Amino acid sequence: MSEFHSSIANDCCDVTIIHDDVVADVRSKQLSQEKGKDLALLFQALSDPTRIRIIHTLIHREICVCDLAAILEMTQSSISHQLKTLRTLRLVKHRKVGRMVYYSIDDEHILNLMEIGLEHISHSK
Amino acid sequence: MSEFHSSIANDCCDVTIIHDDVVADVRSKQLSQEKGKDLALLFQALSDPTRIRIIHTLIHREICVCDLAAILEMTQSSISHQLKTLRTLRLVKHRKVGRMVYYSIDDEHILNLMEIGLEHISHSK
DNA sequence: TAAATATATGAACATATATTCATATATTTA
DNA sequence: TAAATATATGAATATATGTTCATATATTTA
Repeated sequence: MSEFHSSIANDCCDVTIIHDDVVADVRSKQLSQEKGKDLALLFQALSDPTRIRIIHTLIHREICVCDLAAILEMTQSSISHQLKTLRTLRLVKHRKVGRMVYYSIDDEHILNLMEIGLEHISHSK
Repeated sequence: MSEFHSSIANDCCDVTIIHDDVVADVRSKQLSQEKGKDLALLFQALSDPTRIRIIHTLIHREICVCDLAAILEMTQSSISHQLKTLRTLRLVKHRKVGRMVYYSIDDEHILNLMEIGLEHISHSK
């Protein structure tokens, strides 16, 4: 890694590059903008306490909307809105039985994310 | 699991409980409000494309602020603000060398989260 | 068929947040 | 010591988002 300041100005903004070799190397391994957005969207789905509690609750079993609202002590409307977000991002799936709708976790990755996240917050309090 | 509608009104809101046994059971295993908030905060740190790209870049090696800005083609100010967010939530750590500051991933959990997240988005496109 | 009921959803509002701009701070170099 | 420079940060602004309220939709039951 070069220790010299190369002072090469970037052509798109006012940034000064300190280590050209590092910048060139890392740039070639860059995450595409699209994947960055998709990944951010996934984590964004988990970035709200209500949605986290919904998902954590669904880990135990599939649950209908109105039981979820009771468990979380929130309005049915609010839960429905959040479920729509989670559904859109494929974190939960639903099964309709009569006029009731049962929700459950869509994907084992979500379970892993929750587990690791819980580990992280208990280790870094 | 009872199939009968018990119509027990919750005392705090307008919610109707459909399956009391399910509600009672799951309620006892509930994530605390505090842990829900902490977990949401962790994922919130990963919920922005810029922060995702910063973290993904830092996976390769420690990098100084100004190289990061060049790599991501964003202003130094914007990168600094986002690094502060990531620092506050203990996702990255920093090391000062002269007037430069090198950032790196703070915790292996973050690597795991990124890996699993990337798996998820490639499987659920 | 009418009433009841489980869920979904649009609009509105309040709050949160990402970037920009200007500038402060800290360190090095001339 | 003065100038240059790497980073940090407060304020402002535009945009995104969570909840509420009202209401629509779909299904069951009387």
